[in-house]
Amino acid sequence: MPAAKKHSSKIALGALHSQLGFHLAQASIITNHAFNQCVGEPLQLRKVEYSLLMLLQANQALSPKQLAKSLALTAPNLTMLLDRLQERDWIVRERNPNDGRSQHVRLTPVGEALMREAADAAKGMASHWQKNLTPAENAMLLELLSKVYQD
Amino acid sequence: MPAAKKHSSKIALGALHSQLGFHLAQASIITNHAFNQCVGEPLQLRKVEYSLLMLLQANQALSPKQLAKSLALTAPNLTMLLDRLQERDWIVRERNPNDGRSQHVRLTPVGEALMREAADAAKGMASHWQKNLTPAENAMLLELLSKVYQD
DNA sequence: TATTGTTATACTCTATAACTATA
DNA sequence: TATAGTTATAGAGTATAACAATA
Repeated sequence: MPAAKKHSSKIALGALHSQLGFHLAQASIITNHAFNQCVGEPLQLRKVEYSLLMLLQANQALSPKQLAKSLALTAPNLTMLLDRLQERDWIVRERNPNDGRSQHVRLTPVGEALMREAADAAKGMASHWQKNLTPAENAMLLELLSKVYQD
Repeated sequence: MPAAKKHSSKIALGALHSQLGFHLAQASIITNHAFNQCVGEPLQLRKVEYSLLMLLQANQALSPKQLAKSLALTAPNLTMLLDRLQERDWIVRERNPNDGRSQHVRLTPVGEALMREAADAAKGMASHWQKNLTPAENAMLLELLSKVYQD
């Protein structure tokens, strides 16, 4: 039998223990804190702004429609988000020559430089949780998570 | 070599591919949708309200201080949340006889009945993602996630 | 008529500061 | 003086409806 618990502040999780959404929310507390400390605060970037710019970096150009779907944002909120990024000279919106209704959103050279900085800063995030996870466990976790939302 | 990609709407993730926070956010889109459909909408419960009530169910009584820490809420926001739950007769706030500053928050009988309903409704959530995960993978995922935020 | 993107606006969530009471 | 909880309030995030331009 284990030793008597010493005035522990631990509380029971009950049925939450087997619920994926709860564990995702708890783990997100850690990753959000790591993001804000390593990237968000130093570069004055919100998480969703960082993700959006990373997607542009990886895809050259995307339409607001594609971005809204990938990031689960409504169209009006994405418009405001793009406005702010454009004011900071990180993106440009070009008209799609093949379909005047849609746009190509691209990183500017300044935006590309920012993302190189951000990618470097992001390397520090993993230290916030990798003391608890081996590299193999970390890789497994990423793979299992992507299965949750695949399709 | 794979066949030519057919007008796919897939976009590249770039460096996001290796970032835990991004995958957590994407997976949360699925679990949040499942929660709202199975529990949130039918029972008119927000996710944080559900988690709070589940913690009370598993622990008999907790102080607002403990709840705020467990759910990463600020004290004023928790006060408003408890006010709303109290208005619906799901919780009561009792004065701690050993320390007049703190409280014991408990489920009412009505709240306990609600949580039995909620626990039943919550069983439907897993079908939203378990088509992609075997039971063993699901168990592994929960264990790896809890390692991220342990300590 | 359907689609892309924008504007206007309201609602919710979250955070900070100042306050009360108990210790 | 420190802690638990509350009140008041402002900011940020998110959603819906109505609109403009293009197909």
